[in-house]
Amino acid sequence: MTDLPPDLPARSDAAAYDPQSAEPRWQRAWAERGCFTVADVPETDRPKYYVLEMFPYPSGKIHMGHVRNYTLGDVVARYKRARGHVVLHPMGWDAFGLPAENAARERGIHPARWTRDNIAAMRAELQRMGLSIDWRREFATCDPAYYGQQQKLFLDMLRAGLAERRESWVNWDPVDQTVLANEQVIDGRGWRSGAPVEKRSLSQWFLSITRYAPELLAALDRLERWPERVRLMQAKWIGRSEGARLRFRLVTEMEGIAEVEVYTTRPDTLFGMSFLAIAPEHPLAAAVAAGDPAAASFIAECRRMGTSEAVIETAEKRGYDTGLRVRHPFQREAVFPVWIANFVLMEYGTGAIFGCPAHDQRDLEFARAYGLAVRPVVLPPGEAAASFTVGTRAYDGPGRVIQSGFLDGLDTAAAKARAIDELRRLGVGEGMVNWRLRDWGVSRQRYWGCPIPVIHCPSCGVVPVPDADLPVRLPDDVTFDRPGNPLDHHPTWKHVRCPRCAAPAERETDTFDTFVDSSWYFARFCSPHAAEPVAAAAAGHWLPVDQYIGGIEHAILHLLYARFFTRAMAATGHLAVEEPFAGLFTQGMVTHESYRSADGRWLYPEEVERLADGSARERASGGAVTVGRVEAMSKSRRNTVDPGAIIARYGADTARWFILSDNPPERDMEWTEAGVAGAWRFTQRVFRLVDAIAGTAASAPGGTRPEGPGSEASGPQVPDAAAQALRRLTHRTIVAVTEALEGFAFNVAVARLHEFANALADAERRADEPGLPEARRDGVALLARLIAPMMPHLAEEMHARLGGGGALVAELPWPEADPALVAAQTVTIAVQVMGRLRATLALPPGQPEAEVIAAAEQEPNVARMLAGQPIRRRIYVPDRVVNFVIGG
RNA sequence: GCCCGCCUGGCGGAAUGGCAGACGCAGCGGACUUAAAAUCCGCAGCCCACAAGGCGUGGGGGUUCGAGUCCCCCGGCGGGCACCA
Repeated sequence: MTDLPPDLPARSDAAAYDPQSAEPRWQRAWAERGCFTVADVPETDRPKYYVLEMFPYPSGKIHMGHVRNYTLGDVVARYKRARGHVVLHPMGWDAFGLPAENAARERGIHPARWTRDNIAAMRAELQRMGLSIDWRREFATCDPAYYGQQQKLFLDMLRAGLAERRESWVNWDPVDQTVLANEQVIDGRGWRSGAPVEKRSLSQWFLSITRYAPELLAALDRLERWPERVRLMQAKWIGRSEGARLRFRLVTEMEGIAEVEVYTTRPDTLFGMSFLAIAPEHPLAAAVAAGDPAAASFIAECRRMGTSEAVIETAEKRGYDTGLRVRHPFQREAVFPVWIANFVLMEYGTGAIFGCPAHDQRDLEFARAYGLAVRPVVLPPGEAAASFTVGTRAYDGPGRVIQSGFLDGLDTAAAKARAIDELRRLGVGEGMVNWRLRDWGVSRQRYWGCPIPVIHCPSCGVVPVPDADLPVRLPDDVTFDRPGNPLDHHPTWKHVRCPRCAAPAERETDTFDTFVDSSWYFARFCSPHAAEPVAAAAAGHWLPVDQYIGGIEHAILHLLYARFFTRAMAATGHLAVEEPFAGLFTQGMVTHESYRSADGRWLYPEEVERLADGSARERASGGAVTVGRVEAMSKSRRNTVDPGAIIARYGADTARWFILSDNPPERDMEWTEAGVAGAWRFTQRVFRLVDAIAGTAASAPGGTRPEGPGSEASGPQVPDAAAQALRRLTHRTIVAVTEALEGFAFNVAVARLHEFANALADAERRADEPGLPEARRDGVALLARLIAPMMPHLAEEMHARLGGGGALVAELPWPEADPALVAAQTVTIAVQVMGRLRATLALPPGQPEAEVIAAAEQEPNVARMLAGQPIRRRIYVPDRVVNFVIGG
């Protein structure tokens, strides 16, 4: 019997609150009253507030991460609304992407159908959560109405010179016939096909994000409501560095190449050079390879190495001596070998470096491997030139320059400047700022994405699709029975006439990276049905987003792309703001214990039963279960909890409450059965507070006042002391919850509301004290309103039962605290001797210092400690602490 | 390797430089019940039989009348980035 899973407590108590009937009822009430709908341009002088959570990919089911994300956003939205803001809180779908194509390939479902079904299912789940969303604004990025406007944006960017087509190296999967992102290449093989990945040069579309690199970096300082670490990650990603660009002249030309350009941040170490190294993809390497099979095979080997982290990490430094020599810019007579090296990146700087082994660790390892010279030219502070040597560790810190001709004696900073001056004087180089950030390649060889709206004409070249022909729609009749891009295989779709010369031409068959779709959706939400990408008046009113909430995993790419897009849209006249997100909050993950059966199968939490002794066993078989680590919920470990099942069992409010109460929202939270159960108990407990009042009011209208003795509490005897104390707590709770919500300290707000509910329940048992029933009734009414951002349905139910007066809580302003009631009536002053607590004093606030100190000295414990000791100092912090410093 | 963050009872956590551990979870005791569930009341950092006291916020040092909080060093855990020239 006791082995049965615990049933819903509600079933055993007829009077209990039933969220399954109440929650949908209030959701309908909000919808009917249009509580959460706002105009594109509201006619009001109330301040605007735009709350946005990162929109979901429609995978088919919401997960706990969504529940957390949207609960956090909804608390903010409901709170801000109550504080008098007109709140924009929309929802949409990041609906393009590979999983839909995979479903098509594996199960024969059309991507559009699969996506639409998933959206319908997830919309229902989100609506069941009771989110205060303006659903009239909903759209999916796979709507032609959305992606058509995106095509318009792209064409404007193309015209503005912000988009261009160029060759670039990509990871090519020869079996799937598609480009792979770096993270899709595992040990040099395609993640799906397992085929060895090749580096190929393809013609791709790029957006010129690098043009905004300085601005994207500088503006980070002004994003004060962004987490510091996100700004830091972006700054590092953008990667500004200062150095010099210089050209090394080849002793003998090679296929018309006479010099090699190098970027360095250490021009001060130029005299420590011992070789020059170029990337395997460098044009000079190709020129060498043309006449040198050994070089060609070395380059091919590097290419096979792939770009995956594991390979790079374990790869030793390897190189190939081309036999070519370059001259040193400062020492005409000195020549150095040119190597092709596997650790030089074509994508960074100029694809070539000068090697200074004494002061760069990689160069040192390379030099040791191939017996190249190691010449120290920077002397660390405190070292003597005669004795300083470099062993296995390069010295890359600052110091004094030695063995460097005209740079001798300068410190490294001065030497950098001096070296750059000299390079410029000689006409072989100059100072240069370099950026790590690369332009954004947006071409994907996929079907389920936004078509890139251009036409390739044999005679006119790249021709934009005319505005009148937008949107370029995806064809529905595609097949997924062979590898490669279905758009490319389609019998007719790509064959069109050139808009310029009417000759037969071909559509671009690549589609956009889905990061493009999510780079401007926040702007589209302001005017989701506009005939242009964004309506100026609406965007002008709502943007920037005041509070954006999402996962840290988007700290770099999505947020940086959106920041870039905002600027590019401003440059093309679509937007007038600089930054899309004024405030950013990054939530932690939802985690859960993981379970394994004796034979090593992963088990879902609902298949496992925890026993009182802390062990666990399988429900079905009774078999032993190993409880594993608490980690991020993932399908592969089966440590997931289905929000739909939780809501069906406990209701949305309980799920919301638990998710908010567990810990601060920026940290990872652990989902536990005991935790939700506790939240469920609280939900019921709060409801019973109302129930008790309804009963009291009916049986004793106006409240009887028996003449019983007042509180036996010490202090001045006030007849209604208990009622007054409850009223003071009520108003202090308003202040505390308000502060907690403002600071995203939702777990603290929950704690304060727990305390308040405890006090109200306590008051229930003392109904005969004067004024207490009234104070309790007022308190419960306020509890409903304070709880509303977190548990909106329960709040409405309570409010209505207390005689809500026709208004919904969702329509009420946030409660105001009465300052007179908030002010403390007594304060507890800590009395310390030598900084250690010896007593406390309960006094009215604001007592004169002398009296407080005198009272403190009277305390027996204090008096004993002070006896026979000279008092050196008496520290007094008003209403807080007294500290006696004693002894000689 | 570099950068960032974190470390407080059995657990999640709270605490403008001023009573450490609020609140919750788990636990223990009691009431109610034939019994259980639910509910309600109470206990609860460690040492000490009680009191008094002592020890306690990863470890060590420092600043201060007073440090979980500020500074320095060390350790552990987590995250991000990475042949970036």
